[in-house]
Amino acid sequence: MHIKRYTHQNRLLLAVDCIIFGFDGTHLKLLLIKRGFEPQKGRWSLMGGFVTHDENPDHAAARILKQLTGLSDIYLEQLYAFGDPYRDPTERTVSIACFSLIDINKYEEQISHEYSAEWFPLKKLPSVIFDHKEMIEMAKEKLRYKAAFHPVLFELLPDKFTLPQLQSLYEDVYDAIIDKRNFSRKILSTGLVIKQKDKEKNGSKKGAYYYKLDKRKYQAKFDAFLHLIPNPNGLK
Amino acid sequence: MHIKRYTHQNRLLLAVDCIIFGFDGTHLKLLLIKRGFEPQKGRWSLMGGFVTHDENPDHAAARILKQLTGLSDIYLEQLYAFGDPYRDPTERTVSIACFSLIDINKYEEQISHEYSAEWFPLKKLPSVIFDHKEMIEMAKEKLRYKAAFHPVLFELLPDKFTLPQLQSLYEDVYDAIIDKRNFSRKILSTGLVIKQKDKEKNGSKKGAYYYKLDKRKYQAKFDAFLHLIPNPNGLK
DNA sequence: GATAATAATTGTCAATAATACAATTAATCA
DNA sequence: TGATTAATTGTATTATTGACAATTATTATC
Repeated sequence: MHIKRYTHQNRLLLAVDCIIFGFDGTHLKLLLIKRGFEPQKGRWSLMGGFVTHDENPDHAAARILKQLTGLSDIYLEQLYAFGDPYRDPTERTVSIACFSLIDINKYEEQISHEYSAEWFPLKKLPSVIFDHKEMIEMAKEKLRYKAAFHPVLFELLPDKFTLPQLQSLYEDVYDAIIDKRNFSRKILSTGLVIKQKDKEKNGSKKGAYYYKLDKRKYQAKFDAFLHLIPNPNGLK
Repeated sequence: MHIKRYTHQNRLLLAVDCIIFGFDGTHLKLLLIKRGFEPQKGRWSLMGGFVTHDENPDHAAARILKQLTGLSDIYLEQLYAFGDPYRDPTERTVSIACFSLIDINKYEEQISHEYSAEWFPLKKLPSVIFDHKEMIEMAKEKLRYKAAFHPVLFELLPDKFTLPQLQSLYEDVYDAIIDKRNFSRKILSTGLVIKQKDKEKNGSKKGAYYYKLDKRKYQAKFDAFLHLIPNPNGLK
């Protein structure tokens, strides 16, 4: 006899929720949506959705991200499966929190309007549904952890960026002031960025040279340990 | 009208599979069981089980670990949710791989016999069912990553251990030869270990002093970056 | 009881990386 | 032309890492 199903087991809903980070040049932000259905309709929420029968959780997260932002090939990473029995009062739902980093300039505002999506600075987040606050906290921590050793923050920047912009990003992520000289030395020593001939002229009178990410080296060095932030926890 | 369930959504089975590491003094090992039910009955497998209606995935993993080893308060960490639609041919099942580290001397052999469990050195693993090979590979990588910065490998050792034992463990995990002098300097400088008055006398004529983990400092420093292995990827 | 054998313990020096700190430069505006 | 603003660049000090070998404690052997 061939067994077709596991009997006497509990089936449940599996969802993914996306913690979507963006950087506006000054502050790290999170993209939240206004929930369009019950329960908790009208409250702020992470963008999420259910895992369907023909996709794995990573695919589901990518699909949902595309739904909201119009973007494909986004940096996406599984964070943690949240599954307290009553986290969603409607029905038992386990949700895999995924964190993603996007270039805030590229996403399609049009689409995100349909979801009443808004960017919130991390320090001014509204109250969110269910255990989404916990998910966000974990994602922040993970980002700080990851960015200390891997050049993942470049995912948040446009194709062309300046060193002061990059530094602002690091300073905002770590809530710290970083020495300009030491920072640029460290970044340049990674060999990850290529200096451009043109300058960005809005921020200052002198203007700052643009840089581009060397995508070849980025791929190659992503998993190496760059020690971009020597002691992330010691900072304040 | 109050909505009681999410309609038109696909419900599925959620499982956890445990990658259980142990250290026998020489080699890092994995605890596998002989699968007791169809499909793939009789083949080697990670210890796993379904997440029940009244527990979250972490609880499920702890429960399953206790089932097999008799141990509570084990180091456990979610790794990744494996969810390709046909990974289990019987029925759609998403499985959260969890990795755990236990003191190989403490687990209860009695209980594990019921599951026909056996310890396998990482380099001599048998073929395993489904995507368990992939889970194991990811767990190995995660362990190497984590242990490079956090003193997590102590979870694998008995209460009393010697520096040469500790070094063997690191050498096996990183498949590398580490300089004794530099290693002990680094370990002692963390302040995590307390020298005992007695010696272990089996391994050598001179005998090696026992050390114990300073659990207070271990708790406090676990999340700090200790740089125990300066450049884990550069090793060979 | 002296000697050989085994593995643990300990120290130094050179190279590298991290940190602290300030003067110069390029462009704009008054 | 001079003042202002922010970008760019350099050096000295300290801490950490990495390479390398001699000494010590004990047991086994002659």
